[in-house]
Amino acid sequence: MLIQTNLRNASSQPHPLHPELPALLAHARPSAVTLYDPNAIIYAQGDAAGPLYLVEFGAVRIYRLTADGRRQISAFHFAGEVFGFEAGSEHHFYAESIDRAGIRALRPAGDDHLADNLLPLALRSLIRAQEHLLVLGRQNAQERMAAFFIDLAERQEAGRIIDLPMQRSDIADYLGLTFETVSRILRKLKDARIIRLPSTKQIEVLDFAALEDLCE
Amino acid sequence: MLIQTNLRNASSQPHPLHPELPALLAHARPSAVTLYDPNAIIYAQGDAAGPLYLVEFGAVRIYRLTADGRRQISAFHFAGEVFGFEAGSEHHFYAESIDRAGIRALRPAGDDHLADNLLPLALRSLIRAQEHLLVLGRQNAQERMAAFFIDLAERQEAGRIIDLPMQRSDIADYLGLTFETVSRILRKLKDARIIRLPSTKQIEVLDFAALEDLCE
DNA sequence: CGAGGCGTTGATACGCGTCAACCCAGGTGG
DNA sequence: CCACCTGGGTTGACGCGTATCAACGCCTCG
Repeated sequence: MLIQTNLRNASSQPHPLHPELPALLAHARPSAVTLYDPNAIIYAQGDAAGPLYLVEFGAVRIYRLTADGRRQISAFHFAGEVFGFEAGSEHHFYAESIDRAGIRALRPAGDDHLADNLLPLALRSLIRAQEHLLVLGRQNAQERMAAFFIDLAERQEAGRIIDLPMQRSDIADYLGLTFETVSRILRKLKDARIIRLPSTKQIEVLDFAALEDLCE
Repeated sequence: MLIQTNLRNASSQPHPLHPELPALLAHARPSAVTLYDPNAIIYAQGDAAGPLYLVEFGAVRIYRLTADGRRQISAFHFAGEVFGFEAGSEHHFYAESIDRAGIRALRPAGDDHLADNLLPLALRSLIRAQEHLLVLGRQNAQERMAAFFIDLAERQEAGRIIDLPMQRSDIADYLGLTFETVSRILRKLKDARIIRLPSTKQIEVLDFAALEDLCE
């Protein structure tokens, strides 16, 4: 269920973590924000690749499936972030909303300078993916969770409280674990007084230094 | 030990797997090929990022280290491939030659159109990295090895014989395994008559279909 | 001939996956 | 307003796959 709106919030004000956004928007055709219900498909693997997507609010997961149904989430995207890069004419991944999300499609304007502003964004995604390879290839469950929280804390610019809009199985599929293991590590970090769990959708970091030590 | 030469082989003839190379070279300043001995450092993490690098011949590994010395190889690069993309001013990874390798530095020519040709390359690297995330996050040792061989076979355009210029520990650090496990899986695939091992640096694929089944 | 690096193979340990039971919150309907 | 149901989350018992540790073989090079 999609609803078109004219909201202009996240994109209208420059954001410290996303300096190239204004330039990007300047070279994109104006377009409305599309509202997605939780767990709505934004595009599917095999779909024709078209516009890029800017998250105005909410959260998105990007993932692939193996033939037998195992899922790997390659990235989460939050407000101010752009996703939907493709190398060919088809999407290689699925994109779904996690919670209620507002997303603006970015299509090149006539001047065709959109690509100039894309490269830095694509490169940041590349570095992100490559760093995540280290996590998946060489870190244990506890280190993966710690690295995940540190990453979220930086991107949310939050204080001690980190929002977890996604459910446990999403975290598991992002970190290459099972949701049971995610739950157990949360308990372990809580018992070690490194975090608190005010609710299932939030964690409070009590000891940032310990968290950073954990991811090496 | 570096030696400058004027070789112009891989880059002078168009390559089916690397269609954008000629355009790329047209917008780069002419530069000689640098010869690297095996295991030579091309750039290190923290080095200032500068040119891109085109592999003329030989093989290169790109990797990161954790604080306690664990290594994750994020990519191998062979003749005709370009590496060295960075998002900021510093390299986030190490690049080393594996065998004796010839590498050409690509620096933008005056016309400044190099960036136009970079985006497709960067996007291909991104897709590659994201697909590797699925391997590291969700596949077991045997599936990882099978996926690795399929990937190499495609990139080498070889027949049944695949070259493995890198040593066992490199394969292990690329696939998130130990070199003992790599060795054991090789033996298992050999016992299953899926591959042969004519030498430690080559495998012969006897049953491609079986190999493809293995990686799902 | 000896030394050292790489690769293979075996024995054992352990981290995480699997399977199962249970809890809890939110939603629905009587 | 309460009973029930359902889906997400937690916890426990157990097993498997891969890491770890160790021994040994082979090849190259001094």
